[in-house]
Amino acid sequence: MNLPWQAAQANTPVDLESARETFKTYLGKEGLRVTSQRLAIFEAAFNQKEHFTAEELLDRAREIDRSVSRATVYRTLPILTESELVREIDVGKDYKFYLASHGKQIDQAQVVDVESDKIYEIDAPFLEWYARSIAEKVGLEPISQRLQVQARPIRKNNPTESD
Amino acid sequence: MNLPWQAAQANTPVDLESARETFKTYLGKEGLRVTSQRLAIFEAAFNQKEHFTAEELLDRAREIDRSVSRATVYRTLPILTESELVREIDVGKDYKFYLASHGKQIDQAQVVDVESDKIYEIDAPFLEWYARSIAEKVGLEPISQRLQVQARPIRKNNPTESD
DNA sequence: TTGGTTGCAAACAATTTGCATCTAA
DNA sequence: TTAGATGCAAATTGTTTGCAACCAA
Repeated sequence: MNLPWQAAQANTPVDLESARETFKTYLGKEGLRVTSQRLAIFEAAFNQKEHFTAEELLDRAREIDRSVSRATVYRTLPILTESELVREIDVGKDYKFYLASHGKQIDQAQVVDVESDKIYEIDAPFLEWYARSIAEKVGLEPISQRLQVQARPIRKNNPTESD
Repeated sequence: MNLPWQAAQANTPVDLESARETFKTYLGKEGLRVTSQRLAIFEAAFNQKEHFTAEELLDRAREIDRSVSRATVYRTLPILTESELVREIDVGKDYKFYLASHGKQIDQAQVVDVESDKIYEIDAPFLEWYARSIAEKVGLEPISQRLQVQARPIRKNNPTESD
């Protein structure tokens, strides 16, 4: 009976168990070792719903395995992004954000609320197509694209300056 | 017919003379002083057609005024961007690029050729509108938006991996 | 005269790296 | 057994900042 409940999303591995297996398989395929630190970091990343920083990941990973060091977090992050289990997101601040990629999305934009600093991952229809049409103007073909919008809550009265 | 001499472009100040005046006026309006260093930095930026980094700007500014320091370049850059005489462009590298803004453009995307590292400023029709339509999905209104495309030369044969 | 500016060097902050020590396979 | 992985601390890198000397207004 324990059916649908959290399986609502149609995408990729949703439960930790199978996701961890995916990660282990990836490590093996790349000739990398399965260490307790890598697993802790993976798990910490996977359990995070929102965007997170390397520092936050370090804290969370340490709650799982006290021996995890900052260096290992920074060395593991590229592995996670290359395995596509985690996406790296650069919104122009001086540190990067990461996001567990529960299912892959390309036509997606980041909307950053400058008042709360919250980052929204929003569906951007035809973004890939749009980017291609632009790159073609200079004889290039897209490898990746990103659309980022700095925004603020809509104000009925004074839509411009105010603070 | 010999109309507006060099006013071929429909946009903003094209010649150094008037652009410098614009800058001086801006400084005055903001209660900032007109110093030789600021003028040198402005001129170095204005004469650069391509994107440039802070370090490159320092070199060029020093060719005009030997006394210009790195600190002053970094302190002047925000003034130039706030005056909208220069645009700041962050393509995700660990340093920023700048570009003299000969006329303001909003519907423009950056296409980065990953093989040459060259940055192209390309017309992106309806970009602002597109960004707005996305931000509205979360009840936000755009302050600014940027679309960046990492791209490579189109290869007839092997459009994917190769090196 | 005087408060904004500057150059210099030290400070920062996120990320990377050298190295001796571990440990997965 | 042993090449890959780790923790620690030092190093890097682009940018910022404190401060005494300077200088535009």
